[in-house]
Amino acid sequence: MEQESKYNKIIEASLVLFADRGFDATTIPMIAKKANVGAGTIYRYFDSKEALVNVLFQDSVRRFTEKVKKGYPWHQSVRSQFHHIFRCLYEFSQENIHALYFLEINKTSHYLTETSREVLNELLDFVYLFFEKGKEANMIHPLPSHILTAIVFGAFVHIQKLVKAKEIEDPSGLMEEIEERSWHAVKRHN
Amino acid sequence: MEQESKYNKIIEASLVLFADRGFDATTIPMIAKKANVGAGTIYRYFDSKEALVNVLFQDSVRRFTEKVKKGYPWHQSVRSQFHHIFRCLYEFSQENIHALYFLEINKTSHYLTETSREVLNELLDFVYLFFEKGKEANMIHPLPSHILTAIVFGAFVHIQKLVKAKEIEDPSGLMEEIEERSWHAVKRHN
Amino acid sequence: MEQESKYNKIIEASLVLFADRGFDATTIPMIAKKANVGAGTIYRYFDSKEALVNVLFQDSVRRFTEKVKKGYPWHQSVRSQFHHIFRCLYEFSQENIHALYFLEINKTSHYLTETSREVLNELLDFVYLFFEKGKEANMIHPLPSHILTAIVFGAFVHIQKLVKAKEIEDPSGLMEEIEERSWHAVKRHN
Amino acid sequence: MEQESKYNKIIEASLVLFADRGFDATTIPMIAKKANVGAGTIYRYFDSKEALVNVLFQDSVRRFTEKVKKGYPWHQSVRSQFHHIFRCLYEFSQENIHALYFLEINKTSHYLTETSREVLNELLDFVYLFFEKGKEANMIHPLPSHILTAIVFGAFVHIQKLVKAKEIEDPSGLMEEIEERSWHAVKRHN
DNA sequence: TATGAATGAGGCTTCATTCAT
DNA sequence: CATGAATGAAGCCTCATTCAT
Repeated sequence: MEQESKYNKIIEASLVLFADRGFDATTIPMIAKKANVGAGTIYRYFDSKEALVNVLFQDSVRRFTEKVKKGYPWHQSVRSQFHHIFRCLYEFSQENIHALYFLEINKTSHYLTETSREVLNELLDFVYLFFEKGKEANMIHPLPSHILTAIVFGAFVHIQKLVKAKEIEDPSGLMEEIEERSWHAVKRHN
Repeated sequence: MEQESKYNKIIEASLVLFADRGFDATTIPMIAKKANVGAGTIYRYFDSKEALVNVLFQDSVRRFTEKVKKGYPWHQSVRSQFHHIFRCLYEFSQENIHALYFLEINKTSHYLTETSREVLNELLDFVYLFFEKGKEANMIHPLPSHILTAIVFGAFVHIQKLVKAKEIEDPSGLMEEIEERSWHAVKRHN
Repeated sequence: MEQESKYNKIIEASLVLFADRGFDATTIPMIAKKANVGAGTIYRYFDSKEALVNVLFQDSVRRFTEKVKKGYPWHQSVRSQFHHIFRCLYEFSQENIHALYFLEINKTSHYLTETSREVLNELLDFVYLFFEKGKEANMIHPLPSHILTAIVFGAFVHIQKLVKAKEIEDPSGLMEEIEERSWHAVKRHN
Repeated sequence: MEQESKYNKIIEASLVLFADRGFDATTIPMIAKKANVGAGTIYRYFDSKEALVNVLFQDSVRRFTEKVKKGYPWHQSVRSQFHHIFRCLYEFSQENIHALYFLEINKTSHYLTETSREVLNELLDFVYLFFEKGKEANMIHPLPSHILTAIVFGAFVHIQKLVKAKEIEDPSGLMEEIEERSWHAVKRHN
């Protein structure tokens, strides 16, 4: 009968709500209603609201991490590697624009568990490594990798937030240009 | 005795708390305790928690808007104007790192009033105007101004968020470089 | 395969749990888990949690009543009859220490049905009768039979509660002495 | 206006309810309603339902302990000392029949804190000491003091429970006789 | 003006019970 | 027969807000 499992309905509903309103402004009854399940049902799948948000967070971050690592052009140019990362960012945001919210969440969010922080670190470490190598190759501007990462991710996520809020139209057609802007921000200008 | 007015103590306490924990995770008793006032006192100055956060938001945004408009180098180069805006952003974040939180808040935050949105728009319109003129002068890359603004603000705010979370050390000494990175992101590379 | 009927497994599991934690702190999922049956299965045998506890109560009390009535030494001395009753109390507590819980339950427990109260009354009436006759025979102290019953049962059940809680060691070896103490409490001391 | 403090109203209402229904069957809304206060008010005075029941428990037990220790006839006969203890038990039950419930609570009740257990132990130790000395003086039957205590307290509390449940009429006029029965239960019959 | 005690709506969570398989 | 997924009523507790002092 039901095409979709209750689990998935809960995941999807809460993803949208957490992304739209944040953790604290999203209530279990809201999620239950949007997912078309009883409030109690949520607790058959997740120990608590906090556990739910952490599952969502880790799933999102892990999915993105895998996406970036898979098919990473280890032996191509720094620019190609940057393109790969940026492309993944974009594709990820297209596949699930709500999950992007979780890439923006601060590691110190009061509801994230230690495991969640570690999962995020694994992603960030990968990106830091890209920047480190890029700097060694004199292709990337010599700023701390944390900052370079913040510039690229901060800009991208901010744009997508506006898209989701419908304050700007879908910039898909401009993505190559946006990537180029980001590249200019971090590349080394002789 | 008391050097500081109750009003100011409330403003300051709530600024810190909202910035640290967000609107929904900040409670009136928390604010009252941090401000060393009774919970009821807050309601002598603000109609509601929502009213308080909107006052804070509007104050912050207006202060920033004024800062940008005052001393704006209308007749200098696009690069100089960009420097002015970026400098204001930095100085504003230094004067009150907590208020920066409000520049990042999405216009669609569930607790912002119409007035708050308008106040934010006034700021954004000014920045948009800068980008529009810059594009006319062929100094700025021809992307929609919303997006250019998102790139610069998104990157900057993301960096400052990490600073506040103590995930990166104070990048004050690197601010000129960071400005240059942002400029490279939006300038026209012919 | 299964040696024991589901019904019995439910009965035994709930007996232990109700005795250990009381009615209100015992949940159906707990019982299901301890009995190794599905939660729904419990409802195939009992209409409700309340029905279950009442079956348990009535079973326990009836078993005890039968035990006392069977082999009751109608034509022997009052002391012998007291011995019989006390012996039954002890044996009953040994056979199933958990069921003793139900002898202690107040008739006014909020979950007992009218039938349960009647079943308990049948037991109490029998004991009252013993005391009435004992008083007629000038062997029992002239206090209301309710009170005499309360003294003997109250003392015994309290001891067994401590045993179950492991606050005192098994007093089986002392049972004759304890019986003698109880007898001294109710006998007529000319 | 209000003759009685909210605190006292909560204490009294919960005392009655816990005594009547037990901890688990007593709800915070029930207490609030009986005490004529808002549910939230209870949490201004007590951290949790568990904290409330422990305050009640400790207060009751301490009050009883003090009552027994105050005016204890250290230099009189064992019988006089027993009379004092029993008298205290009776007077305590008269002053607050509901509090008696807490003397009956098992030390292993799932909601009692360590402190509560210690407070109860202090009372029990005192009573044990009485029995120990009584046995040394050959006035008390040589059974473990825990058991002797259980006999006296078990019997008395069981009687009072029936009184409260209105299953037997007030036995105040019979208290001397009941005391004598208890004494006979524990005295040494050479 | 300032307070904080009081409140009840509403949040998170549990659990007795039902029902489709 | 047996199960356990599903549910919503209800329990504990928090907190924005009010109001008597």
